[in-house]
Amino acid sequence: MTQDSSKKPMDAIMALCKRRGFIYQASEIYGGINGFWDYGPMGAQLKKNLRDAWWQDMILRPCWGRNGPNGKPVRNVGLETCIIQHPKVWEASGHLAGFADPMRKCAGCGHFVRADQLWDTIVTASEWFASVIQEFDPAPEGTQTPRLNAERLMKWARTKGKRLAPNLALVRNPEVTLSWLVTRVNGQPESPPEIIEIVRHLATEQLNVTGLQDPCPRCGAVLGEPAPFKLMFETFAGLTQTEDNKVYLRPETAQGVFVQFKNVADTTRIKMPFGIGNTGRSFRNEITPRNFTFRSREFEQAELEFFCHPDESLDWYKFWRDFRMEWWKEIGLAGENLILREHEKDELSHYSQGTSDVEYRFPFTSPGFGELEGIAHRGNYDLTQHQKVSGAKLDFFDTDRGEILPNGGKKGERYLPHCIEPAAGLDRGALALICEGYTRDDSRASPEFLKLHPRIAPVKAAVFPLVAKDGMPEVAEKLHAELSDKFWKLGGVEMDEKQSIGKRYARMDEIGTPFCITIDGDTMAVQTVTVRDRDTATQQKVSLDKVGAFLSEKLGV
RNA sequence: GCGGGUGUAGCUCAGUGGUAGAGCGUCAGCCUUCCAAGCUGAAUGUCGGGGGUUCAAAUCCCCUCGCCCGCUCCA
Repeated sequence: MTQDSSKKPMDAIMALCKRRGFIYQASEIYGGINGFWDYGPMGAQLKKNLRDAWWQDMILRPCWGRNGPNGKPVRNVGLETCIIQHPKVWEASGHLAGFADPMRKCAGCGHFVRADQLWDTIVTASEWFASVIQEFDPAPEGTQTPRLNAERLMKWARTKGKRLAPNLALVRNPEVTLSWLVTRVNGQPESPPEIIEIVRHLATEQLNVTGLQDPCPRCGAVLGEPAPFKLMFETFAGLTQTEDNKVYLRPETAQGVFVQFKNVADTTRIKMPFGIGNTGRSFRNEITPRNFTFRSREFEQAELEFFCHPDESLDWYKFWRDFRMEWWKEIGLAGENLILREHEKDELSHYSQGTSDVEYRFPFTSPGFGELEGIAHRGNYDLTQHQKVSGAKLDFFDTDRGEILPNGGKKGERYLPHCIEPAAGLDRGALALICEGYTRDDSRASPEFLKLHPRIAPVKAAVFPLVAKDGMPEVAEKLHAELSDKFWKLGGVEMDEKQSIGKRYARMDEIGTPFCITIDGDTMAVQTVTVRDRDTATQQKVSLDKVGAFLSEKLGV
């Protein structure tokens, strides 16, 4: 039973991350830079362990060697693609269009509105619009447009309007604003204004100077001109910073995989179904980077694009969804703070037959959850798009399918594979593991500690001489050398003889070291050491010459 | 982007116009036979940054940056 993460103070977790070298603010001595974080020595190792665990369990030995829904071992290969791709990649994927919606900024309250959804938003979601529309008299028989009632509008402007739409022209200067509107209505009785035109009038004070204006759905102030809202980072490949040389930092690693799908299929003898995994940095100009490292502008993803025959795709989708959930549990997020959430139909992309999120209840999202990984059924959307935009043929000739030929072989089938995409956020994963592991127990001598899974812990073990005399440091030194030789590839093995034993335990508890090995009087007499367990603070005796084997077993190697 | 809060040592924070502090941590020495123990000593500050007011600014004013919370946004 894990502790509810909402009870964990985020401040204390952030302080520990800084204090013990897990996470630092990027460019801190310059005042920091919004949306960017660095990892200290402990954090770098933790994140590497997480990335390695993913690579091992997804690429080197997919799904711990278990079979997929087709009854055969899961086959995945690795790939490493560039952060900067040909600009057309983002055109094909839809990011260029989708990431650059024209937005209009409100001059009054700073609110951003999507230009193409402005009127929809005003009619359905604007509080002041909902209020002011009631001040019109009902539309006369046979017409759509409600009738203007200047008196009621004037009253609204002086009462409710002041509260709901303080920056609306009608509220700021009702006489002038209304006079323009009345002039319009009376001037062209044969074509009464539609509702949109009326509302634009309400937002316009100096019609002859500015023309009709559009109001902010929130405060009524005049909206600025539509401007592209760029969520992709741009830079230039080439010395001249011209439009021709403009390139983008990738907002996701997946597209690199789709673009190289054909090469991988053609050059590795791998057979359908199979996955291609890619880890690496991605960049998004988040509107509001917040919540520590949760929403960073530079972040790392671990994505698998799993390709299969369309007929099998739903089975694979379910398989990956369930396995990824199991995987996060295995490395330490077992408990109520982790959920698998299947997207509702209306949340799905038009091409998707299913998407699930693995979500963690972070202290700062609690009682809600934040996304750790999304598992999406992408159909053949991406390959279709790249095929269309690049002109390359990306379909796959599957020799395991088709009718059986007289010679016993199969005829084969050509198709555009479907893709299941489990896409994990490594920084979010690292943060979740730290939050989940963070524990405070005031009854302990070392109240704060990180319950990290041994596979994830940056330091695997520490060796202490109980006291720095009587030959203990020498024995400890020797044991430390032996254990380092054996386990250095997994992470640190530390040795510490300074200060009291309690402080040394406490330090190791805070960085989540699962085992501390103490050389004591018994070591000198009967060749045993004391192994202390981080989570329970209990101790057990182990033979000096069995410590390596003991740790091997505990660390699962 | 708006609103609220906040920023002083590695961490937590005190310091409201007059010599920059405490606790913890860190480091060194002594002591110490299992849990941040004790003793002695030491190091560590652009008081987030810039400008202004003042004889004098961590403190007052303006601008700016970061972080946290609530909105908003989240392809």
